[in-house]
Amino acid sequence: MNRVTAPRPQLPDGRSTRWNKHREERRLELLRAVRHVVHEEGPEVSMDTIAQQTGTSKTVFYRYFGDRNGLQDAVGEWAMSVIARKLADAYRAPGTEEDTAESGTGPATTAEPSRERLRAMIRAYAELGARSPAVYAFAARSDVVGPHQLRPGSFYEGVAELLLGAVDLDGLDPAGQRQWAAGAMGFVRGCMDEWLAGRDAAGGGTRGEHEARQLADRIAGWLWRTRNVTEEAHGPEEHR
Amino acid sequence: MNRVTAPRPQLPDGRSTRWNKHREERRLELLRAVRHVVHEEGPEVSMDTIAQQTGTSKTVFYRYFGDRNGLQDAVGEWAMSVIARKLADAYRAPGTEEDTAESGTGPATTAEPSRERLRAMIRAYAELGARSPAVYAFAARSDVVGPHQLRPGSFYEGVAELLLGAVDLDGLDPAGQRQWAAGAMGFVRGCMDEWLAGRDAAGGGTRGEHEARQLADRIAGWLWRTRNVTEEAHGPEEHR
DNA sequence: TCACGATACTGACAGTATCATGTACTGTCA
DNA sequence: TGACAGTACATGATACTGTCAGTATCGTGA
Repeated sequence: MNRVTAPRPQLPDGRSTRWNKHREERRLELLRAVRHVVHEEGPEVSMDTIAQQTGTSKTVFYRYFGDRNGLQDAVGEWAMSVIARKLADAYRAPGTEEDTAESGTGPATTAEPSRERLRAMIRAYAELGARSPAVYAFAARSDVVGPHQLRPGSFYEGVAELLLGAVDLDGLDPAGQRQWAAGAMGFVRGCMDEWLAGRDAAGGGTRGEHEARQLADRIAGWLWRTRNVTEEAHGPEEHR
Repeated sequence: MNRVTAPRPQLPDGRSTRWNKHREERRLELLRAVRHVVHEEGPEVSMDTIAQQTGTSKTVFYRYFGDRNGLQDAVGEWAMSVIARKLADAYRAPGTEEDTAESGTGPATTAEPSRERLRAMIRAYAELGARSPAVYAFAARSDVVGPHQLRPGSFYEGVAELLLGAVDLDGLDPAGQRQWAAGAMGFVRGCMDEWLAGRDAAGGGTRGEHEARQLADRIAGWLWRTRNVTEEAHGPEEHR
């Protein structure tokens, strides 16, 4: 309908607008560079070091990201986009993952797309962490504390939201759904951190990625069991 | 015969040892004061403010705790001790919790002490967070990052270890047990953070504690389901 | 008119060094 | 036995260093 630009009183100055696409490109470029630097230097790099290693100056980063937290959040959004992409794949092809290897045994009902998506997400998450612990830590580490509480970093919140959308949690009130998502996110986080902390002696690289996958599947299995029963329905016949 | 004090080359100098008990008392006193200040000022108080509000000077804290992290860890250990105490109660009296209300009905085997302990721990944890989010955040927030990875703070590690001891996880390899504990800890953490972040409008205080209890029970229920099946044994009879 | 890059600055904060003070203990000498 | 000098340690205060996030300013260039 209204594709007119009329309601905008001052028409955009070409001297201003010409930067718009450039800005976007530049931003991505910076982000890429930051990821590289963080990967090399660890998640605690100072802004000065980032600027220096990038070959540019600190002001640029502050102009583009406002804040150190803004930068971390930006990297976090990138990470989320990676996860979201894999998730989208899982939406598209419910049981086509290459390595399931047990798909032949059970009945067709085992395919459970929701479960498949949960697993895909956690796999993506774990691969991310395995590939570059530093970048993962950098992105995840924007745990700004408010005046009194400790807010989860926006990365975690974002992933939790993805989770909320991906796994179907019918039979749970909305608050419960949010809690479950946050908890599941925390579970994954906890496992990842423990796993990352525990592999100093072990060689990283490809072998790490395989292990990450196993870890992810295990986590997904655990979390899946969590879900799918309504609430207090486990009843007395649980044992034998 | 030999009432000589000879065997001790240098007998402990009273001028040194006389401080030992004083130091301990003082440490506890400082810790108490810190908890109070943190409760008032939030988890991000500067060391200067802590010293000032405590009526003493910064150097004292550095002498006693070495580090800001040391201080946070100390508060964390205090918090852990609170949890551990409740856990010990649960060990002692398996089904004697005041509100279970179903203890009379079933056979003794329904009491599942492991599950009871899990619940007791999570309740203690949640109560802690509900009572003073700031102190909780302060204690939990000692997330030192190593050179590259992000280690979970020692508070979380400690609670995970408690969890590992409290819940029986037979049928899981040791690595898996550690992962599960870390994950469960993370689950609780995630839920707590979400819950704390989401109650700005809601009044705190006693009502908060009741809600905290409900939350804890819910979490315990979820986590319990996670456990107790060996690995891939969830099988077909899961439903009805 | 806007982005860019550089330099230099501010302010906050963790952590340290130093000093003067107080006090219970120890060994020695009267 | 008691007084006294000296010791070992905690205390609190002040002032310092170093690091780092964030800002202000300037000249350049399209």
